[in-house]
Amino acid sequence: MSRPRAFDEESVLDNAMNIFWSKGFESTSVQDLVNETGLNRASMYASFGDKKALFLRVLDHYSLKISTKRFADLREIEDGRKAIEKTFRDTAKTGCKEGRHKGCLIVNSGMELAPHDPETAAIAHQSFRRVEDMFVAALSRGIAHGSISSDKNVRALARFFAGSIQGVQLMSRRGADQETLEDYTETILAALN
Amino acid sequence: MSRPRAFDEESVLDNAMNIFWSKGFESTSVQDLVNETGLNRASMYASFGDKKALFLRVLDHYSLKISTKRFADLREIEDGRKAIEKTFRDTAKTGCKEGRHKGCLIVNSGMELAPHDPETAAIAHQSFRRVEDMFVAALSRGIAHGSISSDKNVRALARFFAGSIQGVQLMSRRGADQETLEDYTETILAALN
DNA sequence: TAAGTTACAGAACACTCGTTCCAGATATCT
DNA sequence: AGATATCTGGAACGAGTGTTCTGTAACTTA
Repeated sequence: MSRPRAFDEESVLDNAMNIFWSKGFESTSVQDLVNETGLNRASMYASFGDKKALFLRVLDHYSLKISTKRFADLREIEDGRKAIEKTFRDTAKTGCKEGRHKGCLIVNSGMELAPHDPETAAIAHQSFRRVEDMFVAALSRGIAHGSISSDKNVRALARFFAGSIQGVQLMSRRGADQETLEDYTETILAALN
Repeated sequence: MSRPRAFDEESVLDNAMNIFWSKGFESTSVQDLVNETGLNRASMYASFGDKKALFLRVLDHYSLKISTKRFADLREIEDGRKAIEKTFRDTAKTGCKEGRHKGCLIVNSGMELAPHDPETAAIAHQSFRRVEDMFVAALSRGIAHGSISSDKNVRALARFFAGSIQGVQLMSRRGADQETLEDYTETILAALN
């Protein structure tokens, strides 16, 4: 009946995500999005609504595609202690790769927008809760496995790890040097002892 | 010889600081600054240069006025352990006060601008180092005082605390609830045991 | 009191912002 | 092939951006 779309929504979201991730919401112009996605302005507004709506779609996309992958080990590695250790070390290592300095899109967006934008605040809050719960599960597995002492306050420790991994992402966005980041993460992990 | 200024530079910087602190660099317009400071556009450009130059002046102002005060206890309380504990608990408590959600201007600015602006990156980096060194000093006092075990890696622990206090400020800007923030800070402080 | 210097007030600038609109191209279905 | 639907390219919009300019007011010094 009608002309089909000439673009792949997935790859448009990927490209849009990368700009927002790198520059933040306000500093990313619609022109930037047009240039980077190759998508026409009109098509963009027709398919995604305005800039803010596209941004929220991108946050969701990030959550499904990037966040899920970043925390795959945390969920899947059987020994909870190893799961937590690998998660932190990988996050720190990735954050140090030159030229990145992007941190986590949701953490960045929460810092930039949460105080004045309830929608973003809700997404950031919910994301934090999900991460917190993943740490709870990993800690429980570690205790069951015997690699983590059972006299820990699991909820408090999970909140500590959830907060701390945001800290790691904050520092890697700010461009902290590798040595500092390593000292930071290793001391975080010492909370498991 | 000439007409004297009708404004107080200190209070202009205070007001400008509060807007930048609340909204960030990009989201703060020159019009916002004019409205809030009461200062005329022309006077503003004559006295401070452009928006970016004013912003850098504001970062410096913040550093001298707010940051210094925030870390006064950390430097001054004789028992290093108590100094660290009070610093974290006060920061968490302040961050929870309703209506604030501002976090730390330098942390916020580092997140927003550091990846694309070397000047801000340098300021954020230097600020981190100063805080790190303050924690080194406090830890040393605590060890000398006997309230902190002497078998600690002081530098690594200082980096951990410096990173973690950024994490506290990040979470309070994002509007984390008090209970989460308390669990977070108390677990951080457990690193002193 | 008059001259000289500087701050002030606000209009005006060029530009970019997010958004909308419209003509034309391009595909599918009958 | 023809009708139809929707996507595409690009111009255009008004509002807002950071910045500059011009004329006037205000104060100090001679």
